[in-house]
Amino acid sequence: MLEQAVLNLSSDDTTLSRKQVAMRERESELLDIACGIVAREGFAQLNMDKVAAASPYSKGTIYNHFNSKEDLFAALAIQALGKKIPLFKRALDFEGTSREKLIAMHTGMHLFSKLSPILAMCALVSRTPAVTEKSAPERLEKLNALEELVVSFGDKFIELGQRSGDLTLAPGITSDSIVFANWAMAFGTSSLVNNATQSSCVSRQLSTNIVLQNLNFLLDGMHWAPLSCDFDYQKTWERAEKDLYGKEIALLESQS
Amino acid sequence: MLEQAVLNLSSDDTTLSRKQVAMRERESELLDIACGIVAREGFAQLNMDKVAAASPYSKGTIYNHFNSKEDLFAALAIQALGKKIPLFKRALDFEGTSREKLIAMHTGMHLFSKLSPILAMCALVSRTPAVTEKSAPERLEKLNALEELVVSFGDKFIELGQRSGDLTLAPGITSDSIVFANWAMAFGTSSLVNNATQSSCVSRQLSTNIVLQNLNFLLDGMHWAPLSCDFDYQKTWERAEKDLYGKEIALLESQS
DNA sequence: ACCTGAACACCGTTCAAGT
DNA sequence: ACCTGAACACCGTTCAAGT
Repeated sequence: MLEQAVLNLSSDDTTLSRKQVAMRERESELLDIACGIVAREGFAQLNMDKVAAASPYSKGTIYNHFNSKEDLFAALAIQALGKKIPLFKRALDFEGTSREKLIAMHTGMHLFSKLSPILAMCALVSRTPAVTEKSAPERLEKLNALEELVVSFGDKFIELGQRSGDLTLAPGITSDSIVFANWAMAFGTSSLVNNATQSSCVSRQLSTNIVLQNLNFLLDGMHWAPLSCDFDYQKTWERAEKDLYGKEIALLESQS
Repeated sequence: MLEQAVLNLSSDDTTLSRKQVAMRERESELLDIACGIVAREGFAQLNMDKVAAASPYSKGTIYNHFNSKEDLFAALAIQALGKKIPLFKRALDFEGTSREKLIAMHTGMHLFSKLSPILAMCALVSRTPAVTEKSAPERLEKLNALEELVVSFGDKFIELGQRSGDLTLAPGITSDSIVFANWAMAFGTSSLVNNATQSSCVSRQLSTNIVLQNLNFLLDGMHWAPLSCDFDYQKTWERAEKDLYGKEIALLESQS
């Protein structure tokens, strides 16, 4: 219910006026246009004129949706999260141990950042002062609400781990600690893999599954059983790609 | 020697023309001015006019130093790294095991981000597409060279770990993997602690040493002895604050 | 050779007029 | 009530003139 409210996917869409629905559709249309411009010309080349010109609407209407350029970035970050969450959820039903489910979730996130690199980048950029200082407070609230939702999903993986006995929280460690550590590792790995490719310690490892490697360090450190020395999580990763995200993989391959 | 070249701290400063020295001094003067504006008004309020107005120089001269606003951010990131590296180095001589030295280094990084939050933020912002797309290639090269230097220091901690027998690299794990995992974790933790404070899983833990906690997960996962269950690394952290970074701590406390 | 600041250009943002 | 796009304003960037 929280989720429905946050995602605005509730079935009482019918109670929304036609205008509100149209508004939302147009917003996502504009976001797609913005993404296209970034894809073709880069982040630095995105501006509101181009968005307006590439859309059937005028500048004024654009500003009816986003009260600044930064607000547009925050909206893109929200769209990114909205697309990530369903991938996230799928991993809960992945066949395997609790740790395998969690790894499958990270597989999904990684796939997302390969499938929608621009949206994924927006999620990172939205945690940047220029954006947080200038986008609409309501927008940031929504972004935070969505992130809370992601955290609450993270909690579910941890519950599964605890219930199955695969994970025991050491004294002083809370569910929040575990979620945050996963988030921080995923965020850091993703930021650096995307924006620090010139660094030797990144480029020399491009062939290895760097995300899984970092994740295994982390989960081993949490004593989340089975440990990576006793289990082939690379297989889990590949299985998740095939079983959970086959459609997304096919899309990726059709693009290249 | 690599380091001297990169940091431009070589003793043949005397061979540099007076002009070059003046240029470098003025650049750091301008960077300090920019930091001051950000501190007082925020990132979004920084512009080149204000930098010029707050300095004894004209806009044209500012553009003699930085060929775009983004280039100025990259320069700030370089300044940040230049200030971090000495803190980094100090940790190599910290009294304790190899893991304690590494933790002490993270203590230093964390202190730096508390002592110079704006510079630390610039280091994060510099890994953002707007900046990488628009700053001068030579500037980015220098940034990368400095980061290589940091990586090479990271390697030294790992060498110490291996030589002492505290750390054994599992098959398929390289020194780069370990450095990258540390970097990613530090980067992610720092980004989120600074820019996602509204999130419940961050805010609920503000009282705990979240950086050390994440680091302990990671290092335990690497089997870097002694493990956190056998050793009180919070004490190490506090000892590093006192013994290695006492001066910086004093500065912090005098500010608040 | 370098510095200056007026001028320019781009683009974010607004708003009076239109529908 | 909402859309439009011309107008405005801010600010990044340049360059002719000055020293």
